[in-house]
Amino acid sequence: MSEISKAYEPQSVESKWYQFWFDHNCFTADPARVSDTRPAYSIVIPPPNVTGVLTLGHVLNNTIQDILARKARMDGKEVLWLPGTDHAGIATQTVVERTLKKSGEIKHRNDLGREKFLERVWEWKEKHGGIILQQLKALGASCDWTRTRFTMDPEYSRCVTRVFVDLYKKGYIYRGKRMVNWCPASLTALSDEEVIMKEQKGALYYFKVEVADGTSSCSSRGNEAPSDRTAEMDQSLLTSAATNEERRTFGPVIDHEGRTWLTIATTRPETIPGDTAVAVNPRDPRYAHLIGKHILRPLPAELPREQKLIPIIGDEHVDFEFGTGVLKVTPAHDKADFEIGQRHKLAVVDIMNPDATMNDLAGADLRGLDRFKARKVAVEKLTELGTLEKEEPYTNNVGYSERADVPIEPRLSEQWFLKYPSVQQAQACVALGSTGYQPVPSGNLPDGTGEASRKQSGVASSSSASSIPVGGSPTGAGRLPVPPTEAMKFYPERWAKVYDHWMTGIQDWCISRQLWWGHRIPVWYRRDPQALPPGKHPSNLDDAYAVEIYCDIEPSQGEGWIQDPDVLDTWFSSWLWPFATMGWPENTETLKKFYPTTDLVTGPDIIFFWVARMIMAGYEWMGEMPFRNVYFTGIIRDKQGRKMSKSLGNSPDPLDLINQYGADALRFGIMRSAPQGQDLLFDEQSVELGRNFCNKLWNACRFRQMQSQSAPGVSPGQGSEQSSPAENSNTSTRQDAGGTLSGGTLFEGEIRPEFLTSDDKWILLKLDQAIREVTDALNNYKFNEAANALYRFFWSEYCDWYVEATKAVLQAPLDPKNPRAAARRENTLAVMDFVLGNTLRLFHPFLPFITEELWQGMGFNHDLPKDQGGDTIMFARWPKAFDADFRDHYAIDDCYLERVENKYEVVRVGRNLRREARIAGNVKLRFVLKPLADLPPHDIEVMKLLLNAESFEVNPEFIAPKASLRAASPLGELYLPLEGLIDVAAERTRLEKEAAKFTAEIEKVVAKLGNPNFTQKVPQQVLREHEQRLSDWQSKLAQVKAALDALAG
RNA sequence: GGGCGAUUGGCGCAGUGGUAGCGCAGCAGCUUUACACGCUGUGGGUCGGGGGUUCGAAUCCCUCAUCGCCCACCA
Repeated sequence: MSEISKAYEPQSVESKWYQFWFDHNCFTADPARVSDTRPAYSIVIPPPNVTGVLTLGHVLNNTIQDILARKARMDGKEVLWLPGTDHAGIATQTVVERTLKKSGEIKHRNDLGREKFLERVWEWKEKHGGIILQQLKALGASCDWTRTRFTMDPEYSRCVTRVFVDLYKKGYIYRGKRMVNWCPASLTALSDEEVIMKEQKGALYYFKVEVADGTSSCSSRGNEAPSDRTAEMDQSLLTSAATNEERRTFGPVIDHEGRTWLTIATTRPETIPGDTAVAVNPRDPRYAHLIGKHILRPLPAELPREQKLIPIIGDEHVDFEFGTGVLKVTPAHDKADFEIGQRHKLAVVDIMNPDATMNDLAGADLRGLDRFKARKVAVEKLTELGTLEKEEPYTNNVGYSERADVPIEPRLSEQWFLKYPSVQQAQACVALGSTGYQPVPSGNLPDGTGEASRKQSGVASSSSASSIPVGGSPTGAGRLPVPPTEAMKFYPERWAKVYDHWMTGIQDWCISRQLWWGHRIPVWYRRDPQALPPGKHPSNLDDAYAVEIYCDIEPSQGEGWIQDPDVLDTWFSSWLWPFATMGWPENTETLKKFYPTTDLVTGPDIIFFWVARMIMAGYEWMGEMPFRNVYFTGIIRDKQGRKMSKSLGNSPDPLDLINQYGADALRFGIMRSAPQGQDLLFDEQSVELGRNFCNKLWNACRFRQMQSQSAPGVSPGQGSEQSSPAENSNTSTRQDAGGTLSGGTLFEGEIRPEFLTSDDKWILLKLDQAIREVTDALNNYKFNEAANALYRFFWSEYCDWYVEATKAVLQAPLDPKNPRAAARRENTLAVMDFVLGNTLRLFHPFLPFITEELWQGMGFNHDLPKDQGGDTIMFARWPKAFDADFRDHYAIDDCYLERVENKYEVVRVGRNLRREARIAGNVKLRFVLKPLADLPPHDIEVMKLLLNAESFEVNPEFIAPKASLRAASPLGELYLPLEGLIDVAAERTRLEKEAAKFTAEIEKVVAKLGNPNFTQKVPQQVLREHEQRLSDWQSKLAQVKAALDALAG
């Protein structure tokens, strides 16, 4: 028999078994196997970016998915875990462009041109893409790799096109010139979700402008002067709030020359050249009378006076508590200002280039400058002009491009927008905590008067009919609310609220991106060549030139049609993931069997980006929710609570951790410390803990293995089992790996009830409890609870107590004349095998590699049907809690819990005595127990062993010599006779301390029991527990008092 | 401004009405024939403050404080 290494070496085990599973098609899902008796379980991976590398976040997320998938397989389900990657538009394009620039090949992607550049991205994708999928394999992810999908696969792309066309024809998609979030670094529009607000320290600049009676031609229409009534009302308003001294300091100021001046506060003085009005609140008595007049815009300074005139308008949007109560209105560069501009029909003057440098309209001073440089120059200019009044430090929130990490620029541009479909169904299907089901009103049609229909009716849209996709038609008004049984559940539940809130205030989605890498928008335009200025080839489409629009699945082949240059937002493809990966729009077997998917596991940070949109897409095209349960993980942070990030360098490489500790260790460490939905502060120590745990498991099995090898004359009946032909594939792999378990020496012998010790029954009860706890925890997605239950059961209960206790049986000398001893030994091994076999299965979802190694290495797979653990632990049956028959047959009763734990308590008390006497653990001692009742010889043997005692005497008549240590225990008084070696004073102090503690506990319980309110109202169960507790403490106190007396006497 | 989390021994965290737990770190001892990635023992917490409900509160309610996140956003 080859030696088993003392420590578990994951490196030599993991890749071997992954390959084994892969070769045996353990991961592949077959819809044909789905049946009433073999239910389907499915999960789609949140597709990582194709450029991505594995992070701890992925580890957490995918370990959970793997646990769910492996557990489902053991439950006998047909499991589909569908993997793949996302093309990640901006991220990938940026990475490739940067690489090409670095190599000096290009300065800009324009150097290559669209076609060539895309070729290079594909090349790069083929070469480097999907590294992360390889890394997931190292983690043990049991995905069906034969179904790996990519969001730009040809079939997938066809789905995206189909969906776009479908939505366009239904009127959900429209094109419009709107304020969008513009990223000046990536030179593309972004959706609202891609903008993150950051607090930024800047300044609030106060500058004054002169009021002038301008021409009335450009004044805004119909702003009446405030009536007397309003003026009065506002006067009172002002006085009531007039405690604010400062506000009085603002207001129109008339200088000695009789000119009126207004002061304006702004954070963006560089946009002054784009101002086309100043606004005041019409209810603001300070300014209302000025509405309709004009002011002189200070910049660009070189303009003639008449071109500087902009109107003073009244708009309710203006908050007269803020700043000076006068707002400069820059419709081209601020979302709110744009809306004001719309209301008052103001001119829109765009003073910036796409890269956020200032253009000619910004004037001579600012032209060509970057926006932040321009801000400084504008301030200098205002100072020069003598109009800057003050500058105060100011902190405000600025929108940043999530990806490029630069402030976004609100910008007016022509983009494609989507009015979300199936909003109400999607909103209604998520169970909202205790409030339960929210019925929905009737259907969700885009309103017929909206921009969408106007745009479309104005163009000669091709009428070629596209087939309507599978699934329900969303345009059917009055669709029924989703019945409660089909509610989707969020874990933790609180995310349902967040989801609901977002769905309530949902805004149209800007889906076009000015990028190359992505799904090209399936829209073609035919332009009127006459309308195009000579030499101009607009990169961005402009309504003025387009006369016809064609949108369909098949590209337009006609003369003069040009395809829209933009691509779609990455999430416009990701939101189809649950069904586009399964063969939609065909109604495939896969879709029929595996959709809706069972669980989705993802981070709450993409609840809007992805989860909400997938739910809407699910209803729109499948007529059904995409998942039954959504589990939101926490976010992994570093020890200081900061998010993991590349720039901080605080993100450990999971592959390093796997190499160092093993994938199982990483999985277990992470799972043990990640409570449901709470953020997780990562500490490498948790992985160390995982490794230690694997090692413990390894050695516990090694111990079992050694029993078969070491005991002479053992296993008369098992020889044949041992030599039973091992399965060919296993045998070879097993022998190849050095230092791993070898030889299927294990038999799972029959457990004979008549030979079960109390310890055996105790561990079986504990196993039963662990099975229930772990199963329960997993059913409720409480992975850390499951991991903790496993840890406690295996380490504390099985290893620390049970295995140690069995040594009383296993180390007993084997006497040929006493066959009973041998039978007891066999029986103990059979119990161990039973417990270990169950334990390995309970552990498998968490620790797939080591459990497979032990399962096959120790021969647990022998004699099992091939599809139920015979081939691999992956398909072994999930352990079931014991039923009544099992308990009856083995005479397992809950009373063994207390009985055995009392015995272990005596051991603890004895170990304490040893320490009190300061006697090293390796010195054999004589203990005496004065029992309260008769004790079985086995129990005595166990106590002796666990106390490392020279002898353990049970003597009801024992009269302790004066020089003894004594302590109370549940089974009677325990003595450590020390023949005059003890320090009487110290011992007295210790006993008095004990007595005080017991007395205090007794007082607490007595007080409770003495309270009639308590005894009358409390449940019987609790009352009995308290009474029991009282008598336990009293018994202990009596023993300690006796000890004190003996010491005195 | 609105919403949501968190606050428990030195550190990181479990624990949703019934004797405060785990891991790490600390201390003392141990080459006890599975494991030093181990074993045994041990110190350390009035569960953020205050109030309330209850026979009983870390746990339920109210309130305050601190930290964090999300949404909205006033130049």
